[in-house]
Amino acid sequence: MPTSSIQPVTRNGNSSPQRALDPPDTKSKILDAAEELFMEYGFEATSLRLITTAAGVNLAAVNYHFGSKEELFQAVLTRRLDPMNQDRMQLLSAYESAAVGKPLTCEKILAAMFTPALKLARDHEQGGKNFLRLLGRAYADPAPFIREFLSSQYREMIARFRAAFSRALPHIPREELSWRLHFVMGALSYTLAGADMLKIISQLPPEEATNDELLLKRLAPFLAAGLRSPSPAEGDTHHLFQEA
Amino acid sequence: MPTSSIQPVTRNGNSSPQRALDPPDTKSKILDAAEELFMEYGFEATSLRLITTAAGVNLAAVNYHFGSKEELFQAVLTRRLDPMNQDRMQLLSAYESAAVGKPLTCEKILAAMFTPALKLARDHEQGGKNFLRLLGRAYADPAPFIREFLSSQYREMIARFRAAFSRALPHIPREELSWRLHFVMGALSYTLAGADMLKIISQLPPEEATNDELLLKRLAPFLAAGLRSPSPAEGDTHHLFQEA
DNA sequence: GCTCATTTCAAACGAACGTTTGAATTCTTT
DNA sequence: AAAGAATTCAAACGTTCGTTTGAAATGAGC
Repeated sequence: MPTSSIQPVTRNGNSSPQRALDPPDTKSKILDAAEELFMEYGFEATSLRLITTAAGVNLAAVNYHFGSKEELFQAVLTRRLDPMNQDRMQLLSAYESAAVGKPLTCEKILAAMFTPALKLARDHEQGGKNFLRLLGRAYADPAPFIREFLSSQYREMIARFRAAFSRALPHIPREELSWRLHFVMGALSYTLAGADMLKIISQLPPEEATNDELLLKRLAPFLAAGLRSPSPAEGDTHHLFQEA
Repeated sequence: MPTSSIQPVTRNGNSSPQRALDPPDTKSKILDAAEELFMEYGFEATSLRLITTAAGVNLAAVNYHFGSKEELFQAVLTRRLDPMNQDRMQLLSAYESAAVGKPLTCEKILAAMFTPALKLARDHEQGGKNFLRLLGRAYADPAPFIREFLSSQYREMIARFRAAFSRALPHIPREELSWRLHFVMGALSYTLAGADMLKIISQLPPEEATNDELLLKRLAPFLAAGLRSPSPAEGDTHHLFQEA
């Protein structure tokens, strides 16, 4: 029995793409089932017994392969989030190289943020969409270990994109840009997370409401317009809230 | 002992404003403690023992006064959400009356949405802010009973505001407007919920990051610009996502 | 085929959960 | 002061939770 600090090594490095006809190993079966169930019910409401039963593995396998429920959750997030954020930064770098020193447009920067998410939604037919919804919900989860994990996973990517937006929008003060970047992340995560709430609010036909690609194509122009809007420091908006 | 369907009646109607020096009754003490703890840890991770200990009441008091943990959570939300949405709709009606048939500006409509939330954040010094954060997190909670409750609470208000935006933005197709309204709700709820995530992303000084009022004053112009932006049906944006 | 590490398994652990109970206490009404 | 309803209380209910255990099964290396 391994100690909690020593992770057992599987025979095939299962963080790399799955080999041709290899039957999925226990670790992958757990990750797949956990991804779907965490997405469906949230972290606290999803029991290890539910996960292991769905995965067709023994209950003790989670603690053996991942150490604890929290570490399993982090493994579920890392598996797809880390490559996606790497893709985002590489895509941003490619756009910046192609622009040869000229600042990028907001749409281009947003495309660098959204395209890897869309690729994820397309590539893994079912798992990808599940993961995006899980990710969106994790943003709003109050559990400290989730928030700390996400902030560490996102810190580098956020810094890169903040710098890009800063060059694209030189007239926006640094502080105002931080707010707007936060709004962008909020609208994106909420949009990815809230497929069912979306149906309620927008009352759209379901086949439209579940189309993530179409959704993000509508979100990007919306956010770009907000990012480009004149800084409220110039145009005073106090009258909006002090009259009523 | 009352059955679960019969709610006991307190001696003072505690849904109305508290009388002068009345000591807070058990029901209110539970609601206050639950509001803060649900906000801090979420619904699943907050135990009734934690709530009743913080409130200084007996464990069984929750089931006696509210019936169950779920009904307590709904009571926490209803206590402030229902009046807030009523305020929103009344404010929108007042603006529409003052405009004598002319469509309102987006800023005006957004002011009708945000002002009652700001009033809530100011009035009840501590409880108001806690509630707004709790509300923002409830939007993203996967629990079915929470989502159904929120959608029923919001349906009427959303319909009223959709109609107002539709008059303000006649050139935006009905379906596109539904998306944008969803983005507005997403950015708003995420903004209200994510005070701590905000500090991480924006790296602002804490005394700024926790100022809800300043936050919403920056959010409204951002969203108004997005709402007013030309419909993507007119300007094709396919090139943004098909090249990479 | 033997050895030893790795993985799987059924079973149990102690703790914490939401809820219920029935007696004690408090409040209201007469 | 008596009576009855409303509320509070300590204690326990049965269930489920994440985790641990130690033996059984499976794998690889010699």
